[in-house]
Amino acid sequence: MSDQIADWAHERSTLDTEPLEVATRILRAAHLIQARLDAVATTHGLSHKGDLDVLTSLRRSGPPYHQTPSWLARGAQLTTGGMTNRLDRLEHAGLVAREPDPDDRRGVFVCLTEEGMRLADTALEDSIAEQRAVLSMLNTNEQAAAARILQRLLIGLGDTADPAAAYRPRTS
Amino acid sequence: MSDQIADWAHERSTLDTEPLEVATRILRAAHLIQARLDAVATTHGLSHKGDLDVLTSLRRSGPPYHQTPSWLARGAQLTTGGMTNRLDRLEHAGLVAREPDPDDRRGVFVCLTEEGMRLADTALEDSIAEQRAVLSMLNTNEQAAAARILQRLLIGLGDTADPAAAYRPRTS
DNA sequence: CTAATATCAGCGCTACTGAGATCT
DNA sequence: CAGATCTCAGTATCGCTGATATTA
Repeated sequence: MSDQIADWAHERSTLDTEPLEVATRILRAAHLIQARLDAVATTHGLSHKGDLDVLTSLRRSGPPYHQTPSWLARGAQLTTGGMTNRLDRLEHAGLVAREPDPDDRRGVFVCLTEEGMRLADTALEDSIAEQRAVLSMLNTNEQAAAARILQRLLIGLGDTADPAAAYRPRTS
Repeated sequence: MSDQIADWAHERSTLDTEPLEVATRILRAAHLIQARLDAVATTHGLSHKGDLDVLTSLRRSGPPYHQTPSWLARGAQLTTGGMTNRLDRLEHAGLVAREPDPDDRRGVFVCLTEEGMRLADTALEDSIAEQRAVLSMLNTNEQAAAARILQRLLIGLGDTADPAAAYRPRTS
């Protein structure tokens, strides 16, 4: 099946080696997929890898295209401090703007600027194309199975921003 | 199915949103799995995240438990320069030793020390337990399907250290 | 008062790049 | 000479932690 597993099974045959496969392959695949998506971001002038994710998150969140830093941080699996850094860069680049939340004076809304919206739209299409290219390596059944299994895995891992929950944490 | 996808489908309904799911879920899952494995490494006194991977790679490679930096770099998806940094730390910690390759005076063998071997053994068992805990969130069929699908995906992604090829690049 | 939000400064980790030395 | 191996110095990125101000 796999030389890696086989070698290790030979080395420590008393251990059940089968569970090793899935976790390590997820890590490897993530590494390779991330590299492709980073290349897309670079194409659109975003030298900082995670910045595009913020723009596309805002774009996907729908009108009025603004969210709080905390909400964005959860979606990006970052601390709010880390998100502050990203937002500083994006604001400085004129792609997002910070506006006060009228209902909670502690809060801030991060809004897409016109330029940010344009960039999000074009870059997101490229990003989707890239992801489709990755997925084209699997047939339709495999894609569906992978989507379902990964969702179950994410729930089990306690993903706080799991697709099934990510888009309905407190809205303000 | 998923609020994230549904929201986006509503935003840009002309785009086929289905491929979005798998890639993003792989990235999320990888993030959460990596955090768990980093915690295992920390338990064993390895503050630097990737260092344990080097020890376990050497352990799994079997007798005589030595490999070249290039080989290790490929397995870790790193440049050789990055691997040099890891090896410096591990050598300083007394967990590996560098020895000249008698057959190629450009080359170096990275060897597990006794202490490195001990640590690799104990930490690897914990790491496997952790990975098994992750996998326990899936049933047997799902585990098998995930392993197969991910391997196909890795091959498609051109994983240079794919399990099917990683353990038979040049031996010296 | 406790909890939540956002920011900021300081810190540490990580890996990459490009150059160079050595050797095949 | 081209190509491979490894190392090194310099650089950049990135996110976290902990403290702070503000507000609920």
